[in-house]
Amino acid sequence: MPAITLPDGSIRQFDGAVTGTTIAAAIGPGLAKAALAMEVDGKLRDLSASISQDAKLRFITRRDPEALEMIRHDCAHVLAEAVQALYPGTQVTIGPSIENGFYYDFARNDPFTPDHFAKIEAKMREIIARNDAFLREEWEREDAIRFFTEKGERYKAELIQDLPKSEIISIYKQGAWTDLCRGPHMRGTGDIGTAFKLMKVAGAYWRGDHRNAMLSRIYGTAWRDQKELDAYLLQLEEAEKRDHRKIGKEMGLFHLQDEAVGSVFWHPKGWRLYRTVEAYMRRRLDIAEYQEVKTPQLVDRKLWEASGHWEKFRENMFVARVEDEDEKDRVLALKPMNCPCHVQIFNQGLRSYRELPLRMAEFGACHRYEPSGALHGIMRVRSFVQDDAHIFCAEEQIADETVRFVALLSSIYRDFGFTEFRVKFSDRPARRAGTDAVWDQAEGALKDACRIAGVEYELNPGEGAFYGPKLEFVLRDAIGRDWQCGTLQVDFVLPERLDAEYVAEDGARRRPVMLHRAILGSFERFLGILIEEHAGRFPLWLAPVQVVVATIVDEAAPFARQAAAALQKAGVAVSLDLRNEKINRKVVDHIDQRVPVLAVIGRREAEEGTIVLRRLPGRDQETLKLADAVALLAAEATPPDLRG
RNA sequence: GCUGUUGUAGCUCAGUGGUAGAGCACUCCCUUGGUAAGGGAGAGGUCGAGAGUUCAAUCCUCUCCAACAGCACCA
Repeated sequence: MPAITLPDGSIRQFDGAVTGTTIAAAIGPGLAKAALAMEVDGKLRDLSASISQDAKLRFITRRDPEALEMIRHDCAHVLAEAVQALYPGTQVTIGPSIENGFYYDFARNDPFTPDHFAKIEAKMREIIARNDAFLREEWEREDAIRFFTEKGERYKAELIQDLPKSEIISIYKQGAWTDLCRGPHMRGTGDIGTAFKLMKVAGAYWRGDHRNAMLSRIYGTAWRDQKELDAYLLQLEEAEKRDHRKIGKEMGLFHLQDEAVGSVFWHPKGWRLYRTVEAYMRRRLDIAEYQEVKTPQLVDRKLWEASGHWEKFRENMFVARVEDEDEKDRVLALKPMNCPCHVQIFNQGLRSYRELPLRMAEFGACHRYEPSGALHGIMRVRSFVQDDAHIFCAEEQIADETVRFVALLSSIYRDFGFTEFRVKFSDRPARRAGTDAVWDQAEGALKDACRIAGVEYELNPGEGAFYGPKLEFVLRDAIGRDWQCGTLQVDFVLPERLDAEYVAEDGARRRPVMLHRAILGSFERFLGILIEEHAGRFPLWLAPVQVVVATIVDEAAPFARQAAAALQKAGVAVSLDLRNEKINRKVVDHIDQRVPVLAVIGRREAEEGTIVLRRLPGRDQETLKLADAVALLAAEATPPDLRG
């Protein structure tokens, strides 16, 4: 006699086991029509599942967030059925819902291409129109394995084989098509609706392991209705317009070319942006009591052997030799990291505990041979500059330094316009240096430090650096990809390997702990993110060209030159537009170039000693005396850390 | 690195088995115009690289390079 408690607190009694379908019908025809699935005591279930005991129940309708996920999951099933109907011999594997959609991985000799989409989508619409019910069955493990093996579905058979013994093997049928699936599903394929679209194909390794076969993955997106789908597609288009590669080209910030794959050619405007960020960082680091250093690019293999890089990191390093016969056995490598060089500076002379924590900073240019498929605009390159620093400290200083670091990073991110970022805690990787005891110590110290600093993080198992666990500070780009920017890593290994030590209060020699840390991560990546965050329309202090002085007639040119010179003297990044073009044209061009302020000078202004300021892309104008305009713009262009 | 797609003028893109086209940008001329593209003329490309098929290849085939999407990688 189950008593069903509904979200409004009302209770309904039933004689014996009931299904969600029955309950919904008992409540009313509207709900019976709208209910797609249900949540029983917090667990999502098929509407057709039966309930035999007292339970709290909530129906899932199309408006609930769970419904969107189910639409996508069900859509993946329909995709799989469609594909197998059209392309016999294709094996199914897995097909989950993901953010904004779903995918399905297929095993097939000839991978799918976008040319297949139209046909597959049409078949999917057929299946949805048929509105077959999703029927759940629970099978014996051996039966299921036999069934899929006989069908030639060896990936499915393998999945079942590897399911934990406690797992119930559930099978879902839609019409004649059968799949292994945990569920739950909506009532039938018709509940999916028609607001879906196949988006792209990609290779994906079976079980995410590059040693396994590559499957053919089809991505799709699915929504409640056409309006939502259209909105999503529009949002994608808008996001593409923010792409830093596109904006970098349009604004003339940088370029990339084949002769220097993975390295950035910074153009004058891009480099000005870079320098603005660098100068800002330098001021922040000075105040935070970092000491800036500069260390060599090319370093002998011997140091990389000692640090462990030669063993753990060699395939990512650029190695250099010279032609000279006497020197031919000498192997140098371009530094992929700055840490070993910083230890060399630390190791000059005898250090005292009084010098700790010693914060050594470097805008260090690093080279790493990244896999070709990993390169991405200026966000993932082979040559980049880190805002790197290593804090040499005693173990008991780790927490305090972490607190200070997180505060510094947060303040800096805020100044750049990033108010939200995520933190991941990456612990010991499979390929690592140092004993388990040392890793226990390092991970424990970092966790304690996070607790004290009040940092909330998500776990990212096995992704730490080879020498220590790390915190990753993650920012998101325009199309929703996550990028690690800041990082804080606790390292007990390198000081040991490179024999760093200091004299403690009691006169004994001790090993310092090294905290590897970066805030921007790399200038290249951070600037890429920054461009996308602002869509190239930077706050004034960051804009590479802050003001353009544009003339209306040639005779205004002398005063325009004078105005530009005054702005330049006041520290404003200004450029002149004296072209033989109408002012309309100049306005359009500078809006395109994302110039924040246009200063217009015509005959009248030249005579009166004024300029007209227009904030692009807006239309409002204000007329000011030149001196006032200069003072105003100079104040506005002041970096946030230098404001009064 | 793997799978798929793409590579034509500085940029964005069209196009064809018979050695290429548009718009914008660029150069020159006219125009001095008051806040979202003034007018005219001109110049510019071994169609990513190499090999093959063909009487003939930018187009078809193969290899390589690069970019893009995803996977894997990511200190």
